[in-house]
Amino acid sequence: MTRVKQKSLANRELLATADQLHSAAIHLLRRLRVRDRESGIGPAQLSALSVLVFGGARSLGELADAEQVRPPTMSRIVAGLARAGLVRRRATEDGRRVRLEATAKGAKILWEGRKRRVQSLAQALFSLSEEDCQRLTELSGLLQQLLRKL
Amino acid sequence: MTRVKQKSLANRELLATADQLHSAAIHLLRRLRVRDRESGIGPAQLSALSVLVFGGARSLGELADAEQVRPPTMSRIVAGLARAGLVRRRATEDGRRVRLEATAKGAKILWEGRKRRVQSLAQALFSLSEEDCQRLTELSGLLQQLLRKL
DNA sequence: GTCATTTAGTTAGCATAGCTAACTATATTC
DNA sequence: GAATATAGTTAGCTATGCTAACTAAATGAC
Repeated sequence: MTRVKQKSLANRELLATADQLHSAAIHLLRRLRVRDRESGIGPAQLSALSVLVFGGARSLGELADAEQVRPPTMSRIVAGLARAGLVRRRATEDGRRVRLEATAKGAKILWEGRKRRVQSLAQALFSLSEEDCQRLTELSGLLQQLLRKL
Repeated sequence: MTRVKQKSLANRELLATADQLHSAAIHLLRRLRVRDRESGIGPAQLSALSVLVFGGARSLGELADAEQVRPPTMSRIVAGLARAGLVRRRATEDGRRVRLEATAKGAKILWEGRKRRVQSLAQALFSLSEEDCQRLTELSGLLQQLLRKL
């Protein structure tokens, strides 16, 4: 019971933190989105491509799950990527499934786009104090942990 | 010169941190987006409405700037919000400008949606250790600082 | 073995959101 | 008062999200 009371006291702060993280995530991506336009490829395509490049080849359904999107949506995203020559469809033993893999061109485009985005961010990081910067580096791993719980 | 050399050495780590933050932001929002659908209002409308509710009334152009979106895009977003009775257009002394303000209904919907999203996040935070939780709070403060530089 | 069911993807059709170009209406300037 | 500048809107394109309905392949019941 004490436990419950403690938690309920901490709750207010938790909500504030959650709110702050949420807002930070929104604004972070909104600023970076600008750089993405330079790649000439839409955000959903870019994100799906990044799963294939960094996470390796997989089926359409798996990709849809990874991107938290319905199969028809992913089907069209992949169609666009394939049309642009950034992704290849390969047959598997299971005739229903397709194996999606990034092409060399796809990987190249993704790396370039990622570099642009991350450079903007790194530049901002750079302007922080040495101390804050280190702290941010240490703490950014925590976000990954949080995501696994979500 | 030494300074430059030091920075260049730290650069690799900065890029990794930036990359991690970027990826975390994407996935965080993607998970939370699911909860947003319950509000029955699109993400762009929700976000614009939040500026008006939390940031106060302003013109369409200012709202477009805040949302990093072109005026025609914001014009349509606002049209949708107005149609749903969540936002009101008011005339100003300058006949060209409109003053946009959230209605009571708009504020209510926004609070409910925000609560849902933030609750999901807070729930995940809750399952972390007390210590990590505090670190995350610290992190979110640092992120606010970072955003101001971006 | 064949027929029903399940599973993987696609197609069709609708809504939201992003853009540029072109328009309207009001202010400002000379 | 006419030219220019500024604020929004309208029109029309693309990209992305969804559900419903379809095709094709695998699995299972018998």
